[in-house]
Amino acid sequence: MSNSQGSGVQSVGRAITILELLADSDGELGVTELGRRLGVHKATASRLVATLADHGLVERNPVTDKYRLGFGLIHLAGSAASGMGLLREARPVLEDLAERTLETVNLAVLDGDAVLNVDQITSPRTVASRSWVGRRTPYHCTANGKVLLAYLDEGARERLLSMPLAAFTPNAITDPDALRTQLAEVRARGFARTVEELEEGLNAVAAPVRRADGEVIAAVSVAGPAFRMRAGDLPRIARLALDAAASISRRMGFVERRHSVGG
Amino acid sequence: MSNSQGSGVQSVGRAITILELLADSDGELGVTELGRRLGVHKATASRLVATLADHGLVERNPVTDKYRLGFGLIHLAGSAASGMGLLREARPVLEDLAERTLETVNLAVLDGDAVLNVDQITSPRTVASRSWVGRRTPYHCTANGKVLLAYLDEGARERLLSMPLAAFTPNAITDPDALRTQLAEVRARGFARTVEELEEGLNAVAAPVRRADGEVIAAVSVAGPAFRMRAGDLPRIARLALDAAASISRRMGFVERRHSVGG
DNA sequence: TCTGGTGTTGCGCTATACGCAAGAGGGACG
DNA sequence: CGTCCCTCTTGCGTATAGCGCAACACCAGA
Repeated sequence: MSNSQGSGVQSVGRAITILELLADSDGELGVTELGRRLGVHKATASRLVATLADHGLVERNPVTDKYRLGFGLIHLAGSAASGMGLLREARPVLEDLAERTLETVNLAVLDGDAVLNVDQITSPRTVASRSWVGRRTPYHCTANGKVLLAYLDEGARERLLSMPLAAFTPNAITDPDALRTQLAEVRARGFARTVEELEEGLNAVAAPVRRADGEVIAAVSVAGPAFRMRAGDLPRIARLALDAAASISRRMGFVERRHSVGG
Repeated sequence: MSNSQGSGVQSVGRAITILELLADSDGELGVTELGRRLGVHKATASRLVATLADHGLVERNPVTDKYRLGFGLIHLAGSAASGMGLLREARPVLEDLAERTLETVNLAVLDGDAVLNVDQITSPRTVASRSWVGRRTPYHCTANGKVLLAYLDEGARERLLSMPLAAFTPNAITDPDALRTQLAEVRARGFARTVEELEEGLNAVAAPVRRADGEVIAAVSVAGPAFRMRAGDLPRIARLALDAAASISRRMGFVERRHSVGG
């Protein structure tokens, strides 16, 4: 399999690469800069962004004449979310979970090599919360990531485990074997936990969401400050996350077998 | 219909049209159908969606082999939101407003001929709430729409007013002159209200958000059921919305004058 | 098996989008 | 006020890249 665009239309690939470049470098980029990073002439970049701007996917800053992502993407993403069964079914359950736990709730899927947060409910108790929706987080130091990794098929899991594991905090797990052990525990217990592995003072638990055929397609996490979510509290909160995840799974058409997770 | 894509790359325009088609027809579309609607051969459509799928902007349903919008769009939209100063600055203020009012709060901008909701905070008191983010709503029967319309420049406003005004409820305003009167009141009062104009039993108030140069770029609304938001309650709630909108405006660099509305 | 749908590929042709270079603004600076 | 250097845009000729065609592979139903 070819690494990049195997079959397809090159100019479309370049246009999407422009969108990704604008997304990654949180800011504005000029035509010249875009052409340089794409490896194409400035003129080509200019025509590409003109097309993107015509459709509202990018907007130009009138004062700097540089380009940034536009509102059209928000429209498309909104349609994507409402068209996606998962988000539509999950939303009310996530809100209920946030109200029960009074903590921030996230829904995530595995997208490529990272965990993609696709929806979030912030608890009223949270003071200042940035939205994590649309952000990618590493899979090995988030509760959602551990869940998604734990239920991934062997080949894909080992491929991800073979990549270097970055340490964001002293508690982060950087040894693949230690992570394998944890993932086995996740499968045995049915939920995952992180204790100050992504950010210091931040704990979380997560539970798997299954599709009709039983495959795990998403994870629901509850995250909060360590002083409110002590080690002793995690099982109780995990119970609520498991219930919520099971509820979403049921809405997605999954029927629980007899030997269910916490029965 | 030939869209006016003056300068640009045709295949990119076609690819984006595919995304819009998938967004509008909330569901899944096959390659043949896409080719038919685009006016191109099935093979061309196949190659276009293959490229889009390579980058995660669309996904294929494994069972039906049809295409739908993918998670990649959510990632891009998330970056767009965080890269956009407006959303980043507004988020904490909206959360505070939701907590004070205990109702659902929306942030909207004018995008083309409709009102585009770009962020939403649902109150814990709301039972089952769908997310309106990314959805377009008509400008004449939403509080946000009235605010955005009221502060629009004359030419653009009259252009929008010349279009037919649909009635979703008996209370909806369908007469352009009646709407002009209301818009003048909005400018005089500083906030807009809707009383069961979009949905029966749904009331809302909205206030304008200004950019550094004073231009209105967005609107903040508080919406709730009519039995909790009676006519007598609206001024009090509007006061909170005005404070929130002013707070966002200040974060956007706007400095309040004495009472200078016009510029 | 046959038929009527899908979606995916080789292949030749021509339209299409590329790179080049010139043109048009816009600041910074002497 | 002119010069320089930066930016982005736009004609133009070329050949590359993407299009339509048609053949192929696949699936469902009769």
